[in-house]
Amino acid sequence: MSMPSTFDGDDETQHWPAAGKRSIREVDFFSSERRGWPEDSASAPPKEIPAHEDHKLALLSVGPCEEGDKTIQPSDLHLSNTTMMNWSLKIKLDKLKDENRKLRIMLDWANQSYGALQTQLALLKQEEVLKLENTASSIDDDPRKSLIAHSCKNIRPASLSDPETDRDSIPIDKHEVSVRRPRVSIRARTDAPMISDGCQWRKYGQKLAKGNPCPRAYYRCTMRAGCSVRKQVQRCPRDEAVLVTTYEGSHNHPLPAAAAALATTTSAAAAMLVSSSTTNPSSNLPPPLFTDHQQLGTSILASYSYSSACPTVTLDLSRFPSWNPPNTNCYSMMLPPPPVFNSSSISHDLHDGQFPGHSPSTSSMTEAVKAAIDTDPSLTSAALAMTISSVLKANPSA
DNA sequence: CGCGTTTGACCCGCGC
DNA sequence: GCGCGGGTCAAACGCG
Repeated sequence: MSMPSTFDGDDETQHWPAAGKRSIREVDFFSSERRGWPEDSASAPPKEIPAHEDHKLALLSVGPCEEGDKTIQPSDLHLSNTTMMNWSLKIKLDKLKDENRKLRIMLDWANQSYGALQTQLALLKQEEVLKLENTASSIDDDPRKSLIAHSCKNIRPASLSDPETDRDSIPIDKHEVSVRRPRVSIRARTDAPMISDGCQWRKYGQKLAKGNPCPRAYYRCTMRAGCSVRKQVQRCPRDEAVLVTTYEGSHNHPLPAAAAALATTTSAAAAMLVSSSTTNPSSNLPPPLFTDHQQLGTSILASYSYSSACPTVTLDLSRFPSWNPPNTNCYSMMLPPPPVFNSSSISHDLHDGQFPGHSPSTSSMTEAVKAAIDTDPSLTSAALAMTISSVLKANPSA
């Protein structure tokens, strides 16, 4: 990708402030900082216009106007002078319009470049995910390699240790046991007891969680023995029409064809969330609450939350109207979109920067979101692909 | 009879 | 140390 020659070399750093300030530069069109135009720049302000004057386009003003150091009174003006002045002002206005147009072009170019970079980032993420999936599937047959891969790729919670493998496992760094594995949570409006995600699940427990009259069901993936993926299904206590499905763990088997085919869509959605959270690195604020995934032809409320030492990426699909997926489930939506950062944990934990293994910094949240996606590509692919795809199919214009 | 679900007991981490 | 609550286990049960 090449830059316009105007921005090459030092000029670029001089006239393009840090990424976080570009919008300010754009808005502050008449700022006095604009003194730094390059001499050879085609978009530089005309030299005959005093630098302080080009802001004062009070063209409709009938009061005294200044030109240089001389104040011209209305009584001094003859018709010819008025004509000359109008003509001069018109030239100035035209030049400013031209300048404005060039700046718009520059801005458009910057926006396009930014969009292209975002797309590239999403694609790179996608490739990375597929690589990790291939690596994981190639070492599944060797428990020891699998264990090593797990220790490198995932951080396993002690509570989710697989007794089948852990019995023979080599002791791993204790730090890993204390940190919880990232989760992916999906909110969907449905009457069905469970969303169809293309995988086979076996229920192994049910429990009444405190503060929620609806029981929480625990499922384990049964597509392959030893698969560590589990999911929790629970109705939202504030709106029982909303089904909250939380996935945790990574599959040790190839995904169902349908889910695998749609994995890229999911990955892209996840990558978009990551990229959206990285666009403002200097901010202390959480990433945007609302991520408009126009490239996917839809709007997905993607968010990140962090509670009980467990980072969670949430995709809120309950905003879609009339979702009727192709399978057995019947989804009927709509309600006011629920708060994304719905728990106090997001404001408390994130602002406190309490992320294990990370120093309290603004990047910890971004890193956590990345970790949630990077460490569990199969999770995001398998668990979300079917769901998101169903939405996209049912709502092509959503 | 095999498989999946139910459900009470148990384990474990965390906060006080 | 204790209590609470989330998560898991496993025996009992139901269904095809």
